[in-house]
Amino acid sequence: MSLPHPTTDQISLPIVLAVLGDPTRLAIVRYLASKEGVPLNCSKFLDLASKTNLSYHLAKLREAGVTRSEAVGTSRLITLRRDDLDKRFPGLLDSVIAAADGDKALPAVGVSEVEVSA
Amino acid sequence: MSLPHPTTDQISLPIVLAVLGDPTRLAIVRYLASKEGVPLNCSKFLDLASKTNLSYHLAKLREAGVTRSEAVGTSRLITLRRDDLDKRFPGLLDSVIAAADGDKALPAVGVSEVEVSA
DNA sequence: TCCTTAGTTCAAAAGTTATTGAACAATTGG
DNA sequence: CCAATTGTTCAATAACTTTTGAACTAAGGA
Repeated sequence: MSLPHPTTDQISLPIVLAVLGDPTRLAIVRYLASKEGVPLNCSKFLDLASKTNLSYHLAKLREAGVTRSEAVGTSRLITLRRDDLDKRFPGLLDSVIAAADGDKALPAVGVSEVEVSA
Repeated sequence: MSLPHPTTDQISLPIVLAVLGDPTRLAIVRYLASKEGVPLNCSKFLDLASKTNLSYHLAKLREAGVTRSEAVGTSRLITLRRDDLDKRFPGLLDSVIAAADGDKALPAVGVSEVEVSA
């Protein structure tokens, strides 16, 4: 349960592109980007895939260097590795997210929102 | 032998990303981008894959809307659909190509160059 | 016409990725 | 301690993707 992440310079372009080429993973990344800075746990993505399947896709994102997963209690807190991606591939993440937002064939990002604020 | 191409607005982001996520296809696109405006025939890519395999990868690129293939005599002239890609996904192609150029793990673009000028 | 060149198609094999359910940890609240 | 919550792992299967060689088509030149 070591949750290995590649270092910044180990991040590979073809792997990142292939990983983002899956609609489920692209949706996860878009959602993370829309909540930037807020670490999310896996349950936020349960409308995108089954629990088991999510585990698989989140591992792919982590192994590709797109996300970071931190174990906190019984949860995994997931964040976008924006700094690392921007350093390694300037502009790439932004143009992918903008492209996704502009692609009418993709479902709108931002799942059902209920913030616990009390 | 109709060589179908998607229209600009049929180009799908996940499909483009998945198609560019293959190292052989990424190399083809980089080479096309380095020769922008010059239509190339398939033989230019024979150092990247076998003839049959190239046919497969070039079809994938065409079907995704990344390239255009025109039949001219016994050749196919291949061009990058830069205008369409830029229109549909602004900045994406440029950041992918820049990212590829900056990825030391990828082979340098630009295969053996001998221009027939006489 | 015959030959070469350029590329495609087909079917098979190999390899990879995605999806599933059942069983398993680990943490936390009662 | 017990139960619930959160997520992982495993093995199986399904579904794709890539690669290959042999056979093919189509155009162009001698």
